[in-house]
Amino acid sequence: MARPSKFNREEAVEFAMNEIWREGYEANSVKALSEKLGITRSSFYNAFDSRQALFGEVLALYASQTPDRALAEATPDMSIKKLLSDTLRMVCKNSSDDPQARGCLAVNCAAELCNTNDQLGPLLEGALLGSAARIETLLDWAVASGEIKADVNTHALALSVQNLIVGLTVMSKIVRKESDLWLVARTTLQGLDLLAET
Amino acid sequence: MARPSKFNREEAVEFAMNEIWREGYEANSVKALSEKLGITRSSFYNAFDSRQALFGEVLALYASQTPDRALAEATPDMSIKKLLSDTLRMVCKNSSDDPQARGCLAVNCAAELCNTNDQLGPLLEGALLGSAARIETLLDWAVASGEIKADVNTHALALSVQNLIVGLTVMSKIVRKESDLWLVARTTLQGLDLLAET
DNA sequence: CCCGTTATGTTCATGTATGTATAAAACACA
DNA sequence: TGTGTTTTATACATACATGAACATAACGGG
Repeated sequence: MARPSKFNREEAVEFAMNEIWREGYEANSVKALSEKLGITRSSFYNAFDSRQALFGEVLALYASQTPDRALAEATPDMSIKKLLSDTLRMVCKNSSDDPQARGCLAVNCAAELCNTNDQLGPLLEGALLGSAARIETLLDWAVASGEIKADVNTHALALSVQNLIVGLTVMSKIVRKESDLWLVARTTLQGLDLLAET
Repeated sequence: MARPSKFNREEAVEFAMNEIWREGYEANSVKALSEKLGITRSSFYNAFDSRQALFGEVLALYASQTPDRALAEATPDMSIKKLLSDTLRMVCKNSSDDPQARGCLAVNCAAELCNTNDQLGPLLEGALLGSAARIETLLDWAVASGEIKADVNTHALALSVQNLIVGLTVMSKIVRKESDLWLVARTTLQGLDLLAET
């Protein structure tokens, strides 16, 4: 019963994700998004309570398909070096494969919103800090399994890897060759003694 | 002759720099900037031909006082490792000293504008690529002087250092402790064999 | 002391942005 | 075929944003 929606909500979230990914959060007003989606603002507000609420869904969708999702799904028995190397290689590949050179949605929006948006700033902050914490856990597993020497500072290493990823996603906007991006990742990982030869 | 300006142009550029640094480019409309400066839009347009033109001045001012200005002023006889280490330490210190956690104006705006602004995107792109090229020159000097082994790939190393800097400026928005930032810089530099003990 | 010059103030036109309020439309079921 | 429910459409109010046009104000030299 009731009138059917003329647009697909899931597709709309995905579309919004891509637009926000490319142009940022503030550039995508409700009016702009609605027009791009071919719906009225009425329908927008009806489907999503607010622009911030939509962003929450966008971020969740993005997180579910980003290359470092693999880090969240890892288990203690895996080779952590290989996992990190493979993930970084994928980050390089995905970034350079994007003809729009959008970098990472989360990093973009963190840079944009951390200082200005009281709601979304902390949300993005938490996402990036959570990623670093996750990497530290992985490295601790690697120490426990003997893959990494016991005397390394996994906190320092984890932050360095997170920094490498964040840097790469920004650099990918101006360094367009996958080989150059991978050169950065490979060189830095090797320096951190985290590179696994394939 | 002629009516004197009621505001100081230089101070206005510096003020605009700080506002753009904090909130980004698009968030600072001509109206917003004019009101913050206490002048009318008339005066704004009179003093600065356009918002983009003002941004050009802002970027130049920023570049003149950013810590990696030291890299641009270096000479071939200096210790490059020490120069890089000191510069990175300064990046960490400055970033964590900023109570507003604004990161780097150029990186912020590159992330914001590279994909959307046909004028300023390339400008910022050039600034970051120029920095990487500059670092490569420094590393080539270091190879020539024997400070760095001749078999290293200075291109890979330069991009990695640039990536480290870019990453740090973004990470500094969410990692607020100078010790953690320096841990990242120190760990990564050491891995690249570019750390100079002080 | 008038006048050219430049800064500033004011107004106009046009478009964007947000949120709400109210009306109309489209469906399913009784 | 109503009738309730939900989506969609229209309209309204308020504020922001840009850029140009025109008028006014303040200065110093002739």
